[in-house]
Amino acid sequence: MQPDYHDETSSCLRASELLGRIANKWTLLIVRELGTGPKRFNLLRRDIGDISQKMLSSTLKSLERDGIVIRDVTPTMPPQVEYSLTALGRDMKAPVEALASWAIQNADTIDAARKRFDMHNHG
Amino acid sequence: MQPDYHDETSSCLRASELLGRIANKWTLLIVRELGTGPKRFNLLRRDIGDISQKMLSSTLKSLERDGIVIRDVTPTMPPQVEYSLTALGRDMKAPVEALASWAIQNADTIDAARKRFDMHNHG
DNA sequence: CTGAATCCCCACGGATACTG
DNA sequence: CAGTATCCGTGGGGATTCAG
Repeated sequence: MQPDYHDETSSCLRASELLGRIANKWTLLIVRELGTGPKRFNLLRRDIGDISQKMLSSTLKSLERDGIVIRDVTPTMPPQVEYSLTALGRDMKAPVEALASWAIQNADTIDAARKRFDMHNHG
Repeated sequence: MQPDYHDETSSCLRASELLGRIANKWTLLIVRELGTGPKRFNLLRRDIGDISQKMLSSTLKSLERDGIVIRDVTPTMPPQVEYSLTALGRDMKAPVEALASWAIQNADTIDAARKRFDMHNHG
């Protein structure tokens, strides 16, 4: 049924396509937050920090579509919606965390490199 | 010397900021390509596949600024420019590869999840 | 509380053409 | 070969408002 994604050429193309959707700031931050357990919308929003509600809801919808996140609605008043990782999402957690912690650990180094580069180019 | 990025609050903010620059399609694909060894501009372009020369050169410049990539010019005619990873870049290779191979390995699963999701919503 | 809808701006990113 | 410059459209993403 599906086109065969398993020859090397098209798998590379698909890798590039998938990375386009997966490898973005909000996706990684959300997966990272949900990696510590289920969270509700506004808590997620607060914990991520500087994400707008639009981006949070649209990114969550994409992640739900991709089978990475589960949306669990408790129809109370007011309604409660809890987001959590699927098995696929939990599987994604490790690589995401690896990249995130690399970024954190090397923040200073990168910052210094930037300053050096800008000094050369500016001054 | 440097401001202390090590308290939790600001390290999270910096993580988000850095991920915004690092976690994008082109950065990951380039680091991945260069992970196999130095490459010249057009070879890099061909191997990545669908990247425009504008995006390739601008992303390479950002990576050079961040101290992740080194640009090595051999002033011949025609000129040869070789790009390679710095120590920092090589250090980044593992997490990048982890995320990329996760994406490739789960391409089919994600695709199936999408189709299911779209069927529910469409039909 | 959890969003969807709307408006709007601008940066990402493609196409093309031109330099050294 | 290895870019830079320019034009230009699309969509990312913020602010605000409305709904369930």
